[in-house]
Amino acid sequence: MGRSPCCDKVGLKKGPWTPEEDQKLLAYIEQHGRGSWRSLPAKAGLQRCGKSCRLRWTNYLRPDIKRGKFSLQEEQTIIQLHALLGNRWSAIATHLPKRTDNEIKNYWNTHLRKRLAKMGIDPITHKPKNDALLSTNDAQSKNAANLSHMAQWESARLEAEARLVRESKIRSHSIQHQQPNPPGFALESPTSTLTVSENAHPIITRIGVSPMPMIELVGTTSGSCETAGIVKEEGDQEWKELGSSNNLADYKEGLGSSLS
DNA sequence: AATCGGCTCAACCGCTATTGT
DNA sequence: GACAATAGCGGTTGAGCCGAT
Repeated sequence: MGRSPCCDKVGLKKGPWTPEEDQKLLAYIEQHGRGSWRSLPAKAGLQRCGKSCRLRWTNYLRPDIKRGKFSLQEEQTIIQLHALLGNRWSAIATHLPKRTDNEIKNYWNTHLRKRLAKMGIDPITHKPKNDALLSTNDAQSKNAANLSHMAQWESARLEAEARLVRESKIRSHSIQHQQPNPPGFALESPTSTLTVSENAHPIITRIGVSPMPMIELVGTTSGSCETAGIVKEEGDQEWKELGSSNNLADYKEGLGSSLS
């Protein structure tokens, strides 16, 4: 794996961006799109490395960024997702579409982590720091167990989603050329559309306990990552259980208490 | 008014993952 | 398959701000 020489190159500027630099970067991207970050600085007339340009764009200049104070709902979402995902800021950011991973990371480190610590909650494990309390408190114990189950589920979801995206890329290429109306169907999610082939039984789990934004566990029985579990397919009114996880009932039952 | 210390957040650094040749 | 180039991620840093003294 090669390492990009980046800003070590002589003559490249570092440090805070000036309004003129921002303007140049914005103007270039508006006109030409993102393209290759490597070649962008020279084309845009910037004395910056591509990495610096990318960071400036994704964390500050992008037009779809919401800036300013985090709402209570956003805070709760971050805490809940951090309990599920740990320090996977980019994954957390996908559930807060207008916030950047850097902003969420900063907010966690400067506000939320300290607040949890003050409340006597370990910001890493999201468990009460006092283990004695835990052992005498069934609800807390159950909640911690549920979070652990949820973490496993979310990991499985991420794997499945990555795989499906890869598959759908390959499939969409062949579909474009061979099948105007392909069998199978598309799954719409807040962040992406996934195409599932007809021979793959879909597993779509939507966890949407207010104010938690909707999270979907998506998998297929045809893949290596069989995330069978609670299923609610398009049009269904009721949750259905698939698979054999012993923890499903606890997990499902715990959703209300741990997420609401 | 000056100084100090804590806080915030934009930006950088070093690394891994992915993609291309 | 090996290697290089590039993109992206998470941890860390440091300049600037602000309140306390």
